[in-house]
Amino acid sequence: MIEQATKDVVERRRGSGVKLVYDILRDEILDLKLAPGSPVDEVLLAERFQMSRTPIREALVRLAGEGLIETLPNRSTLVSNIDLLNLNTYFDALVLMYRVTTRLAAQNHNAADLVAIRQLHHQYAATVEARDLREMIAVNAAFHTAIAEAGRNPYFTGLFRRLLDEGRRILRLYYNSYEEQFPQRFVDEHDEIIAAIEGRDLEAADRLGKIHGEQIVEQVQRMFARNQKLDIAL
Amino acid sequence: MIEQATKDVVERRRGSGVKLVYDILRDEILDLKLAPGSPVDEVLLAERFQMSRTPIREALVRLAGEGLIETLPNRSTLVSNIDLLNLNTYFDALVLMYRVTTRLAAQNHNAADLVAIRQLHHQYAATVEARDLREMIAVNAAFHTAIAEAGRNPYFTGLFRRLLDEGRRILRLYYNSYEEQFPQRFVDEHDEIIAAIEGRDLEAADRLGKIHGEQIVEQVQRMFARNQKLDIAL
DNA sequence: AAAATACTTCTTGTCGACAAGGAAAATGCA
DNA sequence: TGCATTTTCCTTGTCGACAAGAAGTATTTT
Repeated sequence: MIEQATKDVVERRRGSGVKLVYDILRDEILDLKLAPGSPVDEVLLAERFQMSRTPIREALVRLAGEGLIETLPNRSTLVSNIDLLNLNTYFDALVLMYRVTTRLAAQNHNAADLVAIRQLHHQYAATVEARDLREMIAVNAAFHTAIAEAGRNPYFTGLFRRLLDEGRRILRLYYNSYEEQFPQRFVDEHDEIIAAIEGRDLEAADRLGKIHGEQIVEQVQRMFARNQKLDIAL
Repeated sequence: MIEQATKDVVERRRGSGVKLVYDILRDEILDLKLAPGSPVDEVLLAERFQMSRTPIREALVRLAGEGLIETLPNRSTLVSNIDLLNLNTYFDALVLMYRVTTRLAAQNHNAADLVAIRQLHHQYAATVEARDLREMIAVNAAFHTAIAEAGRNPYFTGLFRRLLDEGRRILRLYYNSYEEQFPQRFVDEHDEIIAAIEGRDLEAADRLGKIHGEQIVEQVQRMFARNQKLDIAL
């Protein structure tokens, strides 16, 4: 059935619609399936998800609360643009949160946390092996989120999650066409980070988190510089 | 007219209702005019603000997104409780953000920022003088928010604002009946912080931010300890 | 033909009504 | 009386319809 591609679900439990729409749209935005700046039409979404505009709207309000979409009063709502001009403030926040969450994980994790972290680590290695870019980016974010959760500080976890979300969009933006040697190095660094956490070595965890974060920042900056050259060349 | 006390406004511009409700409810929650755990009834609010439940609901969704209210599916929505058991994670986040935002303000502020900061500083001193507790707490939060804004990192500013909001509730909780010598010391510390920012002394700003944060944490912990004794004594 | 004005269209914002889920109250049964 | 079951009630969740604001298009006026 081809219709299945555009319509989702038929019968739902009361109250589940908002979460469904929120989750799907969030993923589509973060995977750049919905391009930054593209319009988000409530009526279209209502048709697609087979529900009225009310729950759609509620999902959109939540997405707007996280800055993933922007609402122009009385006119339209758009997928938020990626702010490339202020990347440095993004990087500042990202690196600090890498440090803090990894350090706290070393301090506060329990056995179950380590199991979850390792599981995602293996999953990440597998996606690298398979060269599945979209999954790689998503699983990497999940891996670091799991570390943050193990740190047991919901304030940091919340900010970090938002930063990793934004990172998914930025990475996809640059990794759209070509590939890098990026992956394997990061698998190794993940290994070291896990070891530091398990050994409850706060300073090492902090240091490795910082290095890992800066590694990613450099990578993105390199890609950014090269892309700018390409733009000029055209 | 006595009715005016419970009803607000009569004519509004389309789209302004949500912001109105959001702002008012947010303030009422942060000032503990709405007690933690107390119910938030959509129908009552609709009557009070003279509008339908739809815009009320949207405001509530936004408040829920910031963790100020909690929604029990199909049942009721409540003002979020203050999590006193996990105060240490709150303090960790608060102190770090005091440091980071003050440091960044020293680095990135401009002349206009300093004017705004000084203005709030004077306002704070005035509320201390007047012993107006509610204003004191609110203006203090605004003062530090202004410093964070001068730091020009929206990620940190966003988290810090949420932490200061939560701080408003915690402070009000303890300062409900009796007073402290708390104020004057903080006015002086604010002075020092402003000087460090103006002098673009990053290390000093960082250090003073840390001290200031820890100062407040200590104060709250002292009050907390004493209150516990009181509870036991009763 | 250019500018101002009116009209159309498109999308969001708001409304009133109804349905569903859950909790408490009322009822039936042993 | 004690317990299970039904009923009522209260609040939220969803719907379809309509109104308002803004942008673009057509029309009039000079």
